[in-house]
Amino acid sequence: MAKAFLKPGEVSSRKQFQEPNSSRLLGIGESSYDYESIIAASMVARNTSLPIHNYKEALLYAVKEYRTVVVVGETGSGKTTQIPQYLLKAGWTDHGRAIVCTQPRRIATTAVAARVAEELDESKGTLGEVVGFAVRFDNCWDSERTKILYATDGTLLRMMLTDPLLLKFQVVMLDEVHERTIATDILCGLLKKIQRLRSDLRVIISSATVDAEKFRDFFETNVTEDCSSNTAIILSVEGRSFPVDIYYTTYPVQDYLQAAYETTLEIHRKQQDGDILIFVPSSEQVDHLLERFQSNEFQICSLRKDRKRLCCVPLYSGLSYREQLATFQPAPSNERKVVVSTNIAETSVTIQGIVFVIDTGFCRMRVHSPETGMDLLCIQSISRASADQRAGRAGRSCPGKCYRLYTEDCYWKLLTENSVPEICRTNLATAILQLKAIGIENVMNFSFIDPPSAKSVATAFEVLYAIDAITEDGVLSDFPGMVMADLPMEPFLARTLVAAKDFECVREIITIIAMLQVEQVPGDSVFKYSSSREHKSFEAARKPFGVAEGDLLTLVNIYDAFEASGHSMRWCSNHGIVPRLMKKARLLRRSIALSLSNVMYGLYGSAALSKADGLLSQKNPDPSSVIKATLKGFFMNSAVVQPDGSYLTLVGKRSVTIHPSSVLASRLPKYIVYCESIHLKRIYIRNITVIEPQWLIQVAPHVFEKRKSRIEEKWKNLISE
DNA sequence: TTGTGGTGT
Repeated sequence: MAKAFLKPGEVSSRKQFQEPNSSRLLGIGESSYDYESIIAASMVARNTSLPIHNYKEALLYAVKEYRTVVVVGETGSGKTTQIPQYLLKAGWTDHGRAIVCTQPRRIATTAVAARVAEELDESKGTLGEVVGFAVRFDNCWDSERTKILYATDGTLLRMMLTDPLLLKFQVVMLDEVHERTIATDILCGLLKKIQRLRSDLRVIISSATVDAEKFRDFFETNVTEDCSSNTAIILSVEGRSFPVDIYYTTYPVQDYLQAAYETTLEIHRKQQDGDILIFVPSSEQVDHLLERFQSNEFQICSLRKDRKRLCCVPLYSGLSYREQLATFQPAPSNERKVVVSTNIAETSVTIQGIVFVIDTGFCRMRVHSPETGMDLLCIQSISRASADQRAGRAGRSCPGKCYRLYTEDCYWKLLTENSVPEICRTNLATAILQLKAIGIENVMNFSFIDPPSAKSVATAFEVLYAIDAITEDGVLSDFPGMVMADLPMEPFLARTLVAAKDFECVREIITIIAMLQVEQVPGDSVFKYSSSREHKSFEAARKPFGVAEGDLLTLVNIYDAFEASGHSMRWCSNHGIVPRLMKKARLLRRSIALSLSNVMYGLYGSAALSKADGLLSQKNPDPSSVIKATLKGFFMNSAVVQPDGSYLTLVGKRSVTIHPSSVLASRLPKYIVYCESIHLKRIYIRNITVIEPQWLIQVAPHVFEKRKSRIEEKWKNLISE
């Protein structure tokens, strides 16, 4: 152990942390965005002397002379807000093409757009005119008038389905590229390809320091020794963050939660004022640590002469918006705020006033295993880049301190330099379907910054073939493949929706998809409950809606009852249902219906709207047709019950267990199909429906009639070519 | 018989 537990007033006999070798200037990626209220406050106190201003001329020169500019910028340099404005004023949009700047998250996209619209010109400051944004469900731009468009990376990728050369744009700026989201990675590869066809296009990559050379080399097309022909260049912009002293433990820590607890107490006892941010891997551990602080409240405040208390708040995505807001409110003057957070505080939100960071060195990560086709959620070591990002959270408003609950040796020898990019650890079916729809036939030859493994590409091919998206030759099918690529959902759900038309249950399937997407968010269930302790009330609330067919039709029942109540708030509260999520489901239903009218019926404008309304009103009372449509997408997830109450999947022969939250958990029907699996202590399956085994052959003869091995052989050859 | 790092179309 690094050190013994400190009793109140006791002086530690052993120094827990090594003094830092040197102060390091650490930046926080500009990814740091705030919740809207915080942004509003920061806009009032806006500092006009942003570091980027000193680089304006250099930047404009670089963009003129080089086709790709990699801008390395520390926190608060202002690159996200200023660079598009410089380009606008320098005339880069004068020939009718706009500037687009991507962000990995919706909230940052809209907030930055609002800010730039205001900064640009007060008279023209209306959002949606010169400056606009494009995120799912919220388009606020005008193709004629908008010159600066902020968009999520996923949205720009979608735009490429209709505009593969991005002819609407003169300059494409990818921001926060170091986060390596799957959409940003694919955009990099596509932009490199477009640059070969469009010499006028300019690409700006905004990245953290560590990756700059990698991105420059990726985009550089000059193969000669003559540097004057280079096409890519790095521009470094200083940051505006404060130095953060890093402390490491002297010995490896065995129990990082215990160590985090003790370190907090030590900071509270010895250090000056300033809030503390603690990074732990899971929401469960956030709650665990909070309980610890709360149960020792009295002991903690007696650590200090002024009896200052700790004000401990949790932060993770499963909390409601209201609960999250508490994190951003300043603590009373007689309290020190301690935020116990998951990874969400690393990039997604910024909390003002943090002076101390405690980093356990771990995070929870979703990893897709191509061997089993399962997702694993496992706790693993963070990367050095991640550790630096966490430390940077302490230097936002004044010099700070970061306590790493691992040794310096561990930091350098055990942590990897960068985290594994999303594209190398997730299910690739969606990404490959999109690439093919954009016109990238040979995915193995696609220029990835970090290519995914051949095995995971092969798995994605198998999956896409099984659901008819691609042919035996690996070519995207016009129908249903192209239609599925156009639908904004996972391929299995898209296949189900396409099938729903044949089974005449479009309305029910749209409802199921909307409800599944709403429930997918961790912590979001349409039934009010926040912990396992409240599970009984959850069960009781759901009981009136449950049906023997399973969870999917139960979801339809809940939604239909909500509709029948006239979307009544009172109805929701009477049934223990969260109105916010039902509203979200309602919005999603309309959006899905509209996509379907566009994609399947080729309708736009008011014709699409009335078609969508029609799709949402045609009821089909036959449950089996709904289940057959679902099976068309999810037949790979069919399973048969075992004597011990577990299930064996028919494809792949894996052992899975019905998650206790399913309405079928105690019924154990013989044959089932599930929509979701998650590998926790066991492999749990959720959103389950009872099936008749003969439906499988009816729905997927190509898989259940043993033709599969020949196809697999063919792909092996395709991929090894 | 129990629970989820964070995103996105």
